[in-house]
Amino acid sequence: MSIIGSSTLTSIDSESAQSLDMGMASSIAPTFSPLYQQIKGLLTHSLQSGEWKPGELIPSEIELAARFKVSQGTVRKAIDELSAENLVVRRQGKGTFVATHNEARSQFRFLRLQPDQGERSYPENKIIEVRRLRAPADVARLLDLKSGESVVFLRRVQSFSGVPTILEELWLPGSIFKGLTMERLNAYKGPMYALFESEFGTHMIRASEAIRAVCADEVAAQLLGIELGQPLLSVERISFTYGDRAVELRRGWYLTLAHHYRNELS
Amino acid sequence: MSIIGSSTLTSIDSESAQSLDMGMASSIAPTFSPLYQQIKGLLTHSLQSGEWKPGELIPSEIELAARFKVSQGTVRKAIDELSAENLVVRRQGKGTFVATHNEARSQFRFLRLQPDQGERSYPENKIIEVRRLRAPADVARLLDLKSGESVVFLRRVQSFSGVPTILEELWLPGSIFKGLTMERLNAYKGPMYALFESEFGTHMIRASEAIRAVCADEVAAQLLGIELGQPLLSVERISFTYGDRAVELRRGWYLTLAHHYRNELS
DNA sequence: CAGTGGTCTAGACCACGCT
DNA sequence: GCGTGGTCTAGACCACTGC
Repeated sequence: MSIIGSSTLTSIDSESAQSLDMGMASSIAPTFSPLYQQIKGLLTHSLQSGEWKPGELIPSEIELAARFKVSQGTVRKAIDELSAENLVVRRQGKGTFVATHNEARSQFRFLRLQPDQGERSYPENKIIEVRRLRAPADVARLLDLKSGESVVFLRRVQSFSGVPTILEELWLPGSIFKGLTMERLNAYKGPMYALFESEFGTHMIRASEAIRAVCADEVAAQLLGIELGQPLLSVERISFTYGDRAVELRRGWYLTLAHHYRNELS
Repeated sequence: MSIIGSSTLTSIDSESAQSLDMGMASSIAPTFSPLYQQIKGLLTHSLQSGEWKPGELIPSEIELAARFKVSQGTVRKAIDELSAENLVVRRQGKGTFVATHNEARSQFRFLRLQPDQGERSYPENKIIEVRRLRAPADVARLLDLKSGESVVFLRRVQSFSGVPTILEELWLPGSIFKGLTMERLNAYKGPMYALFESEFGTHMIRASEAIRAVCADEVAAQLLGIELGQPLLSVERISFTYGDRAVELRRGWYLTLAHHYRNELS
């Protein structure tokens, strides 16, 4: 059964359309999907469209249940999944909020490098370079752009306790990140994703990384203050916003003499 | 309400040592925990004790509900969490099974290295060395052993399409891995964790890795067929079985010329 | 106090896998 | 056909938050 335009819950109807996943009436496969998945899709759509912004309170389970004409339990299951995917945050007694990077809780979600000894801390941030370029072929492909489209290129160095440790190059779609200047970036403390979210309305929800060991080239050696050829952790990341849309390509080189990349396998 | 002492319930497992978790009648700090969490604890205990072994079918939700005198929904929520933690696998129409490493599904759960291009495949495995030693201090500390206790030391090389790519050294508690010989290891195809589970009754449920970039030392260079000083991905892993007991220390050196370590951040 | 999410129940029906 | 897990409902009460 579909929640779209249907009030009665028929049972024989296994041929129901779910018209939200791809947006319009793509139709081809009936592809039955449970009610709570359809609800989840509607909620995701509201997040994606900006109807509810990061940090905001979304309607209560009871209200959503009334709005969609389903039971509270069904809405609950939909929200449970969104919560498991870090799209929303539940707070007992208060409500359910749209996830945001402007929180202590998520400070380290996308920063996996940590000191071998001692407490985790957030590194100082120094922007080296900001430029607008035409997307090289490889960047365009990874960001789903046409080759030659406008992109923002950004280079920065991050330091722990004054020791340069991370060199990063970022490529961002120019159409989204208009007016990104070195001043705005250097003025910002904390995760860059928080800035992207606040200033450019782009909330990152997940990322995929490819990690390798490489030798420091001249640029890296100079900026990190090490010798040419020293081993560095190469981390290539593609980040996605709502709807699995790639909106950032990031290439990092991590100095792992006193730090390591921590990964929990489960 | 607590399921402990609520009634006679069940029979054999009244020994279920979980009673330390809460004290109903005991005044000050009851430390209330939800029913489904208590159920989850009991189920985990059955897994840990070996009452249900990897690959086996556990009792149905209805039977467990009757046994614990709770509703099916409560058992369901407990099992949902175990399923999310990969301790059990649900199969509609068949039942719920104890998770096992002897499955195609979990082949790559603990093998994050994959080719830059082409399909993932499982590497060939060559055991170089197996020895029984007394645990060095650092190993003992990480495995929660006393310094000098018996450990099994193991060195192997894994190759993709004939190209040596992974060098690994493993440290295992001698008390658990008795009779681990090079023959048994070389005879085994597939993940080592499947062998550990089948032959030694030790099922790994999670692991924690620290990743760095290092230079190849003489041993690594020789075994991987590369030059001294070439960059390698250093991966130090501690693996845990039920009850968060550390039972493996693994140090790996990965050649990342045609492969990369893949990590999904979410 | 009212409103929120969190837990628990009982019962119904569905989709699936097997026999 | 039967038993399994999967979905959905309606209603109850609890725990937490803030007014």
